[in-house]
Amino acid sequence: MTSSERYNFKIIEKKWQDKWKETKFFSSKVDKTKEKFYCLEMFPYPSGKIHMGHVRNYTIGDVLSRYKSLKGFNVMHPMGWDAFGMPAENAARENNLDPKDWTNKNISTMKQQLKRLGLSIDWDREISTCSEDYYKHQQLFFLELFEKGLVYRKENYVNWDPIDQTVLANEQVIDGKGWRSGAVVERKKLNQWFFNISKFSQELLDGLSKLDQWPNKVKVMQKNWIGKSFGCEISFKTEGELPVKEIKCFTTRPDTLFGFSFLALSVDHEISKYFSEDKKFQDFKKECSKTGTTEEAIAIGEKIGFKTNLMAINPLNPSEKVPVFFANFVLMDYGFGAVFGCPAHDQRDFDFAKKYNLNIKTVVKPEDEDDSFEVKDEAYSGPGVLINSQFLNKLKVPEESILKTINILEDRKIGKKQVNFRLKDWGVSRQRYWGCPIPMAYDENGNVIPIPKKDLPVKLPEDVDLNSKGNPLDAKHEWKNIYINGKKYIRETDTLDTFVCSSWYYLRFCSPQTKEYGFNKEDIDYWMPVDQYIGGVEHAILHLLYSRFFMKALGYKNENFKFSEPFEGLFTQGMVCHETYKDQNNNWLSPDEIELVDNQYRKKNDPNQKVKVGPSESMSKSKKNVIDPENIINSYGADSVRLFILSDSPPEKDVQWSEQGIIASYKFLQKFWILHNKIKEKIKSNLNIKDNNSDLEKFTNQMVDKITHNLENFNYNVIIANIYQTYNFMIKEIEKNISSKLLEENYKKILILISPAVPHLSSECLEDLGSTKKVEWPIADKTLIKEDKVDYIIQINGKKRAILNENRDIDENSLLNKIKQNKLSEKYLKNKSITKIIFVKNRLINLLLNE
RNA sequence: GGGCGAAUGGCGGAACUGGUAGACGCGUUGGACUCAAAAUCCAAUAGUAGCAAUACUGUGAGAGUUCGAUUCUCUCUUUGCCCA
Repeated sequence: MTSSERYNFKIIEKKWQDKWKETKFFSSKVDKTKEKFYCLEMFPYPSGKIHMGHVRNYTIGDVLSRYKSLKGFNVMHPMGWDAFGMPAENAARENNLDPKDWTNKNISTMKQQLKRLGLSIDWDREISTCSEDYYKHQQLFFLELFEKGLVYRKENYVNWDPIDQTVLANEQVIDGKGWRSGAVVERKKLNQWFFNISKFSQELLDGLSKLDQWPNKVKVMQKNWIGKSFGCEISFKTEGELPVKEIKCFTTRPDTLFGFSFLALSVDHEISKYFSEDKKFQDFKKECSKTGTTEEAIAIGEKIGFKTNLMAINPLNPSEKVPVFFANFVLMDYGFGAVFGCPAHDQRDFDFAKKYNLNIKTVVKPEDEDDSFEVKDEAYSGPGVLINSQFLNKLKVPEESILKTINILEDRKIGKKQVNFRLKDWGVSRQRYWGCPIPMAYDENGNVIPIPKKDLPVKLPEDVDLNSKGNPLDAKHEWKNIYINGKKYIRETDTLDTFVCSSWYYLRFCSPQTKEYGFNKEDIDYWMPVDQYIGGVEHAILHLLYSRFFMKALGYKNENFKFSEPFEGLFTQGMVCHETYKDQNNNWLSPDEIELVDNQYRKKNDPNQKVKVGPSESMSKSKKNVIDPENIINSYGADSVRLFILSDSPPEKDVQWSEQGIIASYKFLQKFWILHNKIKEKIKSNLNIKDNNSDLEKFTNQMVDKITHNLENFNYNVIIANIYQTYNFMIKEIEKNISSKLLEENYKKILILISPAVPHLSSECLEDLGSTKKVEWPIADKTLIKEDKVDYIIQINGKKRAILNENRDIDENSLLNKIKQNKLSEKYLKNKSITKIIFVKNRLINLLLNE
């Protein structure tokens, strides 16, 4: 390309992408002589095309990978596909396709799109979770965990969609209805496979404190999710016609025991067996199943109860007897499926007591109230002091009250201190086709056996009828019915939650081709843990917690596995947003359906139709505020997109997509190319002058220092500002006489500095200068960074009055003399005496005057 | 309701461990080039007063610590996210 031509990104970007591919520029190998850096971004679901969120995520990771690699690290930067999941099954059903074909077509489209972004990905390590090569190892892990007792089967309540005949995850239940069918979701009992994640509750909690390169926000979310609470197990004696003498409850608020006014049981509590013949109870139970299982559904939903004729005795006050209810807000998997109700200090209990006319006794008062304080319209759950509680009175809530009460209950052998975790075991069964088959089978009596390891993988059958009700695998009889050792069995037809696939994929990247096992010990010992993981904060809990669990599960009873945390560093990037538009009838409009006429957005082809501009929101198809990266890359090129997506906001915050912004980035690259050609000409001119105190050298070193610092701290938006500053400096600097050698040396450093952000342009410019040797990240010469002159801030009585440019390292008295010689003194110091001087070396002097 | 953040020009944002607030970009305004427009280039751009030098005000509001606070402490307001 000659200098007169415009920068043609179409040719140049293709040229470099081809070159990187041919030379396997980004392929990574174990090399124990070099320090490794494993950079990983959350792998995408192959939904069809990449979106701006991907562009941002992968650009951030790419900048980091390229930088680390220039710094001399042995970088692994792989990419793969989270390829199992519902959308494929739905799309396949709607279009009469095979989910596999649909998925693989999307993968190849998206792979091409990612390549066009110029990402430094080692494509030799590509994996796809829906391929047998991947999921066969997952099935083996499943069997290993089963052998170690970390996998079990139990009956559990699930959100059941009665129309789609399938289980829904909590997030698929919207306003109590199935997200796809719109049917009212029911609670249904189903036999499900579980991973015993709660076994590691304490470890998962403790591990958080060591993750010092994780955002605090995510750690707090995980901590709350694990939800460790101290409480007390209390046995209540009961009286009544049933053969029940005692009911165990778990509570975190034993201190409110004197406010006890009812005892509530889950409908699945063992006592319910005495009501199996009771028609009214069965009706009640059915009614309860209409409430979902999420904590929120229970909190919002109406509280209903079924009164038994049992009475429970308050262990601290045996003369007090209260009724026992079954209630819909008590779940069997919390505590013992039984809670004691203290209406005055728990809103849920309060609502229930109001409805059934139960006693509401106040036992906690806020600090500033007197003992006659009474709870009236709502429960009081804040801090305060215990009242109406006999020997517990005056204890401070909660600091003293809870532990003291537990001690008393333990002394009297009524209760026992207990730790409870909110984290529940992970249900991994899904009644769907497009997932990893669970390698288990049942004999005719329903006894479980694992599929023999030699028979793995259990392959997903092809040509299934996706339109059958429920799980298509259930209807696939020739697949389902099998013989093991001559005996007849039926396969498990549930498949694994796709979160299982993403819980160990980072290990697979270390040994993507290893046949015999999911990974190779030598490989993971070198590459793991992931040094930097980058993705959206929406995975703060589930995916990141499951992955942490998986590491602990693999290491459990296994001395060969030494890792306990998968991701050393975590970075969560913000979303890409865009303004939203609506026409006069409140229909969403996409950005290319509108145009700007006289400062007013109007609908295209309908100039009378004014467009209402809404707030900027994260891009979503439903709001039509989506910008397709492919179109943008076609019009402006990958480097422009990268430059813009990095420039406008700090990476951890949301960024607003803007048409003007991307155009500005594009223009900048054009300008830079012109600058490059000017510099090249100047270098060629072979000007040989003595130039030993050059501004250029100083500036370059300052920039090396700044950009390195900003890269290390994820201040990627500031790096772009630094690049602009560099341009602004260079375009003026080259008007001066500079020795060609000095210019070449420094300009090459600058090109390396900008390369993580705009790799194609930078590579082209370097090559254009005839640079052939391997480039390395420059190191700032600290002695050159320092300016000889420093701007000193002159403050009088704390107010800035002037700036003096004087020699570096000047002492207090010399600076004071300079001030006295300056006209400043005439104005501010005349007839006044200095009472105090504050002098900060190389920064400022503050003179306090006697007024 | 609880937890964790955030608040800086017209807009997105910068400011190292308390030390020049507004880097850099967008937008806007003026100018150059052009028959004209686009593109490009140059200049200005926190507010108020002033021809100007300059002065005063200014980082959500109010207090505090300090010679000095966008930065630290407390109270409040608004807002975002997560949990309920």
